[in-house]
Amino acid sequence: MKKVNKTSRLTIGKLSKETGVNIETIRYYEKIDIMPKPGRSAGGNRLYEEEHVKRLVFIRRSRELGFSLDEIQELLRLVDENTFTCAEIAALAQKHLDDIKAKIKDLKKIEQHMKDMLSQCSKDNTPDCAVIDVLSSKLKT
Amino acid sequence: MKKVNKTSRLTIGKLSKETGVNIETIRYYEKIDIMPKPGRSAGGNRLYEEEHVKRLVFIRRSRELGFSLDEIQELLRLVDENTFTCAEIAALAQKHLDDIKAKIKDLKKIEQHMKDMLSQCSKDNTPDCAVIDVLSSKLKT
DNA sequence: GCTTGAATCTGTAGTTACTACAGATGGTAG
DNA sequence: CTACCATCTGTAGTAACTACAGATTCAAGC
Repeated sequence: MKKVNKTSRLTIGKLSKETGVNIETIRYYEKIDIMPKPGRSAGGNRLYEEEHVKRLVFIRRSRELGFSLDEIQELLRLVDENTFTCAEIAALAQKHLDDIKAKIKDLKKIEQHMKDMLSQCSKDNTPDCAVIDVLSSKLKT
Repeated sequence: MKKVNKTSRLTIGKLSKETGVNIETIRYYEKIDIMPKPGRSAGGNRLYEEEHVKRLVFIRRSRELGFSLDEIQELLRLVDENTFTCAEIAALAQKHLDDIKAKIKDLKKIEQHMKDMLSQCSKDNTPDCAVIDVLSSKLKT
């Protein structure tokens, strides 16, 4: 009779492969208490359960959406306590969206600025460059 | 006869006010060798010349355009050696512009994702939220 | 000349989210 | 039992600053 692993415990390497989160990062998340401490083997190696996989995927997805670890901690706290409302979560998400919009706006301004400067460049081999002139305030920006 | 300050030497506080760069940041730039070491008063306080003002403004403007300090160091090196060509500078600027465009693209993808999630939220007081569902992979993203 | 308070000095540590080791064990296939 | 890979802990590095603490220096007023 084969022994069945009902709760399928994973080593950190397996968890890493399963979630796409690198090993050092997983240990880092444990250290900053965003991932719960897993059980250990007799020799001291970490052994993860299905709940760890779920949580790590949640974190990875949140990171992909640009949430900071602090924001993720807050989201997880609300979920863990099971006391969240959609209004509450949506407010956090909306704030994050506003931040992203602001960043895009900033970058677009810079983009336009860079384009303007570059359009004034001859791009030839002369030691005379509109970009340098702007940065040196020889021209108004 | 009044003694005229031909070279108008500034304390770090004055330089800071003139350029809008904070005092600690000026000292930091000196430490990482992006700003040249200024002269000192008898007692040891930094005294800056007009050239320092120009260079610090150059750095500030470059930073405002999102150039990294490494990139700025490279720009300054070319300018200092006075061996740059417009083609060379324009290439650096173009690369930076490409980076910015890529960042904008990433952020727009995230923005859309966030908007999609939020549009599915009821935003009411129920403990049921589309944002959490997506992050928990209860729904496909 | 002396005092006082603001400015400046140096040096170190903290921030964010990881990554990259070094040197020591653990686990496992043959 | 022996390789050899995986994992362990702990520390340091990354980027670009910011924030102190504790000691000096400077400038103005008397």
